Amino acid sequence: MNIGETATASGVSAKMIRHYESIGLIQTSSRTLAGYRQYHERDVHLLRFIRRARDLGFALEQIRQLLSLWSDPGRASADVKRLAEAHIADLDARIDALSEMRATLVTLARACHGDHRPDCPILQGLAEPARAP
Amino acid sequence: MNIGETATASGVSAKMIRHYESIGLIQTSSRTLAGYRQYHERDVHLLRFIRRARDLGFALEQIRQLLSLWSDPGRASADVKRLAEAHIADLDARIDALSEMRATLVTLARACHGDHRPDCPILQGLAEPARAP
DNA sequence: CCTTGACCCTCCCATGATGGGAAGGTTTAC
DNA sequence: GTAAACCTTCCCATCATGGGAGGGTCAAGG
Repeated sequence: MNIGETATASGVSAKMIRHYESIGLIQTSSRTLAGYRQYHERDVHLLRFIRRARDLGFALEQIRQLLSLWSDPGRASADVKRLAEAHIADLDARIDALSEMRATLVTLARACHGDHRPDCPILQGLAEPARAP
Repeated sequence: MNIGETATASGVSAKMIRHYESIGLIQTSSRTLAGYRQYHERDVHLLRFIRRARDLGFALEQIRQLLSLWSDPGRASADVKRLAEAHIADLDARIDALSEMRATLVTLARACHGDHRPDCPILQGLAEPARAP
């Protein structure tokens, strides 16, 4: 199985497969005489795992830990859960930060006429010190 | 006013002030004979504007447009509002994406015992195809 | 006058995850 | 035998930000 087919089957681009190999997230594959990387079904599984973890917003360093737990039959599920919960906390923080931006912006936008006149509370809000909460 | 004082007063680091100058977001400042950048109160205002827009999550290219509207006395507030609303939509998309990740992860984490045993629905969820919604 | 410390300058490099593209080799199908 | 569709490595770009090297400047105190 060449890298292109593997990419299609796993949902991870060929570029990224090579990159993951270069940073040691996946092992170096075997090669044909011509130097083509060769993959097997189990590599597709692994890449799909990575792909799904990425889709859930895990960073590659966390995925490295997840992979190590995944391949360890003696793991404690508590370790996995701890990783997941830390990531949930991280997502919460990002969601909160974005929500706060959104709320401020909505407040400003609501106050703006949005017509041909130049008066604009949005620009004023950006130009003046933020009011105390 | 040297760059360090300007940085402190505006909340934009000296590094970033130089960077904003290099990409043309702010005009090149005057210099002393020794080559030191010189700033004035109005530059601090400008940088504070940029800082606040960044805090609201605007990208530098959008801030470029905001600055151009800010400095245009003949602007229409509708143009500002359009920028703001586009950005709100962008924030919404990002919040939604993160919330979806969070929801999936919370579901998986809830099903996980989190003890010494290796069975872990989180790892299973990552290893198996996502179920249809 | 000279030193010291706190500034400032430019230039290069790094982040994280991903993609684009060049230059060149391989395989496959017609 | 040739063209298309692969593959390889290597370099560069994104976006906003910071770190640090190597070197110049300025002000205060001895």
